[in-house]
Amino acid sequence: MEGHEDIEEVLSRLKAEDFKLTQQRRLIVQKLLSDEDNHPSAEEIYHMVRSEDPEVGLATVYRTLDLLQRLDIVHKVNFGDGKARYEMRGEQHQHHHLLCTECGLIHEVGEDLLGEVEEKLTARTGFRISDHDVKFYGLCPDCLCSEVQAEAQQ
Amino acid sequence: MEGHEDIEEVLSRLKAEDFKLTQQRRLIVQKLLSDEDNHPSAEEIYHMVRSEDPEVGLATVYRTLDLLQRLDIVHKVNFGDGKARYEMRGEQHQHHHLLCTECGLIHEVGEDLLGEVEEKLTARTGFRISDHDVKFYGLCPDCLCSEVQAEAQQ
DNA sequence: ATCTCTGCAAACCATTTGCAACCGT
DNA sequence: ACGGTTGCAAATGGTTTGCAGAGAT
Repeated sequence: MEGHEDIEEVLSRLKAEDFKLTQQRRLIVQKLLSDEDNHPSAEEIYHMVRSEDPEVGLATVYRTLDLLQRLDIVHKVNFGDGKARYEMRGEQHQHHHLLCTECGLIHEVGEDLLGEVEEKLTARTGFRISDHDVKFYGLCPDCLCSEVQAEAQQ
Repeated sequence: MEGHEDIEEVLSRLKAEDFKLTQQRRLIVQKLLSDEDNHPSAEEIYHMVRSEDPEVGLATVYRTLDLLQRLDIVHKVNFGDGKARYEMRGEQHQHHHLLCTECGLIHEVGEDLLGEVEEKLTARTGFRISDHDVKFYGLCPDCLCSEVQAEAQQ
């Protein structure tokens, strides 16, 4: 979707913080980077990794994701379907998610449009806002189109 | 925090949809209304209800919350602490939550400030947006103050 | 009297944890 | 060789479900 850091950069960050560069961690980062637009869950990452090394355990995937998250390399998102999903943090720190309630499509909006809103909130509440978590729900263009057609047929 | 519908109004909505008005449902709605500012979890509602009728089961609380949610009477929110929380849907349909990352305070902002952002997103993506889920994270005024004092002491 | 609703306990499912073996440094 | 890291299996914790009995209409 946009230019990402490559594997080596991520791995060198791990090394810099004195974490070991295991094959498992390498694989997990690699799969995470290659499947970035899909917002994979831990289980899905586990399967992707397993297709290359069937010895890797699910617990390791969870532990690695947790580590990457603490290092701000990975972002954990919750779309309300009962499992967490993970995405690399790109250079753009914030982006928004649009979820289609019909087909489940997840559309990303690269820009952060909430700066103004946060300023208003700071002025109004005295909070020092440092982060936000935003999801928009609605119909994607395709499903919207199908709905209009269905209405016309009645 | 703001004028809510009273119990009778909610219960008559249930009756209108042909659901039975049981003592358990009465109690759950009542506790939900009386504890509106606290964003109780299912377990917390369960305890509140149990203080009045120790026979009520946790499953009933979950089933009732699910029902109320389907009828748009209750809104389920996820603050990322592993359990869902519930609040009555007031007349104002949307509001935002500000979460203090230090003390856990949850501050509500009654107004919906996202209309403009949604318009931009619609224009940009073609989605027909119908709802959103927004949380802001930061320091509440009190914790911000404590932090400033701590810095001064160094 | 009917049929929904309830309580209980067991099932579920994502995630976490204890522990002995393993492997990157 | 040391100590972080792993795989396994068991534990956890919130939520759901099957079922027989209870209660609202």
